[in-house]
Amino acid sequence: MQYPTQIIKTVVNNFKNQYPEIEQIPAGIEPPPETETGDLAVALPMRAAGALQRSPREIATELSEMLKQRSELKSVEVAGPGFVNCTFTDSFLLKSVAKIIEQQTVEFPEPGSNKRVLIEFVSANPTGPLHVGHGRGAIYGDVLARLFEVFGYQVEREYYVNDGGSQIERLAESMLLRSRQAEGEAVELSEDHYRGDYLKEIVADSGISPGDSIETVARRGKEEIIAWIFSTLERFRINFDNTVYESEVAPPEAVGELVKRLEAEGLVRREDGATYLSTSKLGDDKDRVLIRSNGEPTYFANDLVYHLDKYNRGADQFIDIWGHDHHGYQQRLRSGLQALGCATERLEIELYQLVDLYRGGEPLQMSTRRGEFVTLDELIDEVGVDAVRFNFLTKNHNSPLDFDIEVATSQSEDNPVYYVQYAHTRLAGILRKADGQFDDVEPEDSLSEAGHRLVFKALGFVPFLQQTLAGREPHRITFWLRELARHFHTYYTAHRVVDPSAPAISARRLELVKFLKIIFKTGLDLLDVNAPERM
RNA sequence: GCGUCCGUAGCUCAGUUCGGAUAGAGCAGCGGCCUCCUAAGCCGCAGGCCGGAGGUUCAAAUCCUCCCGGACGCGCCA
Repeated sequence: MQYPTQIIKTVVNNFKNQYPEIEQIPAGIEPPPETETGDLAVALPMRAAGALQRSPREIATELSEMLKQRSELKSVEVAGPGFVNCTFTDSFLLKSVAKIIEQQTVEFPEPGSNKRVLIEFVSANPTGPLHVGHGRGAIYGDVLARLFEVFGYQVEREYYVNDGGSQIERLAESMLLRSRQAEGEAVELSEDHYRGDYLKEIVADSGISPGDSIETVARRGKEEIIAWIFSTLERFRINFDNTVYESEVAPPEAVGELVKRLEAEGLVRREDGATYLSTSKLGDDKDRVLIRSNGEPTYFANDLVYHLDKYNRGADQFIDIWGHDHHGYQQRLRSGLQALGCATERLEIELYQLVDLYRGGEPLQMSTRRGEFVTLDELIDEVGVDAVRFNFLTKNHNSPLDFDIEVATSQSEDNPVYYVQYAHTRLAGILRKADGQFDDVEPEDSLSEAGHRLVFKALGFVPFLQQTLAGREPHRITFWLRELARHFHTYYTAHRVVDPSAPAISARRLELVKFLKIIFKTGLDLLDVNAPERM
């Protein structure tokens, strides 16, 4: 199936092929301003004027002659300084609509053709519950994964559990102190401990007593918290294909082998009893410690082993999704992987900015260590899964997100997610009302101007999603759905669909309704937000 | 100091990849619209030196340089 944008693009490319000097210039296919009547505008003539040494309008006229050959186009006009405005015929749009209704689904091209993509995200440390910031990264990763999937990629979602290192020791110490407190002993947790109340419950529930060994307590604590994290994620409709434990993938002997391998490359040096990788030779600011002077491997060393494991398992593309506070770590990891001979161009690191939480305008400081945070569970309790998923994608992932809990809950009635869901509900309501009574009526074969605009907008969904995937910007989906919902709500107010006195028009409009319902459902599915039949 | 990101309407933000026509939404404000498929909706009004200054060009919120303001990072933490 050919979407409208693709048809214009094909012609413009044919045009460009006649003139090698403009082959590299982007076509500039975009929506015209609303005051213009066209579906799409082409800005190429103005961009090409310099290279072709001709006036933009002259080029535009030549291009418009080529576009006029296409039977799908009703009108092609040169406008303004050298735009070409194109409008599609109703019959072409309606043919696409009929096809989608017949298939009951939107057709996606499959540029992925089963290429394998491994997306690692969330990967929160098992020292406390997920907080709101983790939720943002979780949604970003999950919807990005869904986008890859619809375009034919084979996606694996992976969670890396950092269940080693000093943080786990500190977790166990914190739990032991809590268990002593529970028995009435007057001991205090220090700055370095995890001081959230949740540890009291975990200690009580898992029967930890002061006499237990640190290893036992660490194991019990990790298990409890990991289970908790995954149950929260499941509530949030996020499931992983792989869970990789640092303790399993990066045992001491694996780190030893890693060091040997890097030593053979001549990239290892020792200083003050520590083992360094010479990452500064590979673009990093300075060399990085692999093995500390106390013999313990660093997080970095383990992480290299883990990434090496990923490469060994194989994928065409690896995507790591990190909080922006880790941005300074990127170069270190890339340099390390380069030292190991990994194809670093296959690794993509996407950073998301953290969430600043407010309650009634007052900022809330978040720290797992101090135990001050709003958990993702609490947020879901207050706001609901659909609203949280949707709202976390109402801002570009590399801008910080201000989230005011009071506003989010108090405004729950005019939350953007309901605006979109309501559009779907209205569509469902119309179909209930019609109840098949126009099924045998031949629909009118033309569209009103408003209907034309609405259909054209909706047919742009798949090409739009392709751009969204290419830019790794799933948040655009929520904006696009709001726009389509706005177009539809306007249309709905002005056009009565079910009208027994005008059966041909009703039949035509019902086709539009069926079509739009599929588009909304597809979009909401992509976000894994409910598409309700009634609200 | 160096690095990454952000700065657009009173507030929260799209738009910056890939430069296009008069810069868009939502919320808050003001005024209208339900004998009719759900008013969780629609229509209208008002609201802008796109942080600032230069530069590139037919054209800059978008590209380049510098500056100002904010967040984060720069460990033998993870």
